[in-house]
Amino acid sequence: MNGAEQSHSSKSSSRYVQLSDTLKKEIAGGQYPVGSRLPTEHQLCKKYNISRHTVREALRRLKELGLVSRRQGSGTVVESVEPTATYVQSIQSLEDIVQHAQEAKLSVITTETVEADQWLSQQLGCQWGDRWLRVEGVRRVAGQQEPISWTEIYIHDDFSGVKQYIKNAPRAISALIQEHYDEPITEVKQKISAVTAPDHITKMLKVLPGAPALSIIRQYRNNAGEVILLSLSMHPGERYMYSMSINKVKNSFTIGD
Amino acid sequence: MNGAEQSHSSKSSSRYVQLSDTLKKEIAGGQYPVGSRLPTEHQLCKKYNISRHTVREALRRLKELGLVSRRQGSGTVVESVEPTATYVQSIQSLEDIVQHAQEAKLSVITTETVEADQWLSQQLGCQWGDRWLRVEGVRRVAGQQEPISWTEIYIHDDFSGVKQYIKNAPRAISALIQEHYDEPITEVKQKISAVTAPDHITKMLKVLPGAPALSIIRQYRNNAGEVILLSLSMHPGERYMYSMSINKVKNSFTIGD
DNA sequence: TATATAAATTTGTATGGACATATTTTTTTA
DNA sequence: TAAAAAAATATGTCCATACAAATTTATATA
Repeated sequence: MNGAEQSHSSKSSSRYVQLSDTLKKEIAGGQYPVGSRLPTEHQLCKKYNISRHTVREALRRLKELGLVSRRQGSGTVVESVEPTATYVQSIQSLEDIVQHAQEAKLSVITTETVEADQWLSQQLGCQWGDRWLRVEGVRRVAGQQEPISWTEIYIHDDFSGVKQYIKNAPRAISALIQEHYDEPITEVKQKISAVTAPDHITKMLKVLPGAPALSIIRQYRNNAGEVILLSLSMHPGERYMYSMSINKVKNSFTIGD
Repeated sequence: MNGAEQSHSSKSSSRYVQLSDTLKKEIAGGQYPVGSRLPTEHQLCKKYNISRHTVREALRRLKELGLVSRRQGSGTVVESVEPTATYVQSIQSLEDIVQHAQEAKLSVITTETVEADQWLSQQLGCQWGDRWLRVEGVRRVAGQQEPISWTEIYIHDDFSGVKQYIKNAPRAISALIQEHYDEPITEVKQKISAVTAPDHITKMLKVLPGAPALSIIRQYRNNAGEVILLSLSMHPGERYMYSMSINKVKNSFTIGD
């Protein structure tokens, strides 16, 4: 890390980059296993004969990469062996996942309370017989006759109070829950597949029997990982397209040498 | 920002947090429009009578929030009025987008150079008649007869050298390009829809005519936003499901007051 | 042996100064 | 006038120091 050591490196970067690279390699090499403590700032200062500011800058980089966590008074703990995600799909709000929800109004067909059967309890990750509010309807964009989706929504009993707000709300129901209850949704799992539109739906979607449909199943989970909302949508193939953009994170750091 | 001003705030936080909050509000309020320059570090030091270190800490926060960018010698430019994404889909590598690519080998059927016609030039965002390498094939997972997709790939002429590596490579072609050329892919756009499998594909996918298929069109773009790779896939409905997970970002910063 | 108290440790915040490096602006030169 | 050189400006890196706040460890007390 001093002048002599620095010389054997073709392009010498700043000291804090050198130190963070060194530590990164040592973490990757197993010298500091996940869960263990990194040397203290003071120790690193002494070992490499650099100022505390420089050490802190290096540790900050590791923290931003998600490799370590730091706590005042406690120390620096290794959290991960390799840097976190390189690509991300950025979403401002859940409305962006349910793309059309902003303009598309839900026309409710039925609202009822059901008990989870085998299939449903598996989808919801709940017990047999648990009670859920089931809402069925179709979504239409303003000024258009044909619906863009047939939708089936299962809402956890704790949040069934949103029932009154659902009808014709030009919103995603997940947004309603977050608004009326203090239950942040932290994860959404999505499964997309192509199916033949089931018979009982073809009429509602105004498509011919045998027409292809896009099936989207979404699980909305809270912090504890519990499913609080499940939505099943069928979109007519010719009237709907799901698009998204995924971006590489501008990583100012060199990942792996 | 000094003692007197600080007193009317119920909970006084650190100075750099106060400054970054102040600047955040000023940016949101239009005082510094997107594209304009923030005051220099020196000016902020004088204005609020704080040290440069503290100012830099505040500006670093704004940078991490994506509100500003900073360039040595130039200054601090406002990039955005509000903080960036709240939800993200994290992806370790592009292989995760093309989920199956790791296990699924591509059996190449044809390889040829084509000139972009109207439809293709629109998809690729290029000129009529531009030359692209077209690769057609099916993907199969090891130890399974039926293919999981029919795939059509258009590769920019500049990278047609990957041709030799494509055959039976158990890799995503986008990974090949990044490996053999120094062209980082920074954005992927994906369009997903349900269609009826075209006749000429049903045989290759070994599905019946009229069967539903999942159509996935992916544009791989470089830093300049140019399409360097386009892939069109058809997945048999009953044999393929696209799933993903989107997570809320644990934002360590207070957004908006 | 628990429990409260004090001390030591460790990271967080903040100041002041110095020089490096990239960029922009001004001045000089051809 | 246009290009090159110099000066001024702005952010980046680095040092030394001080005190604050949270946590852990050691000590004293019931």
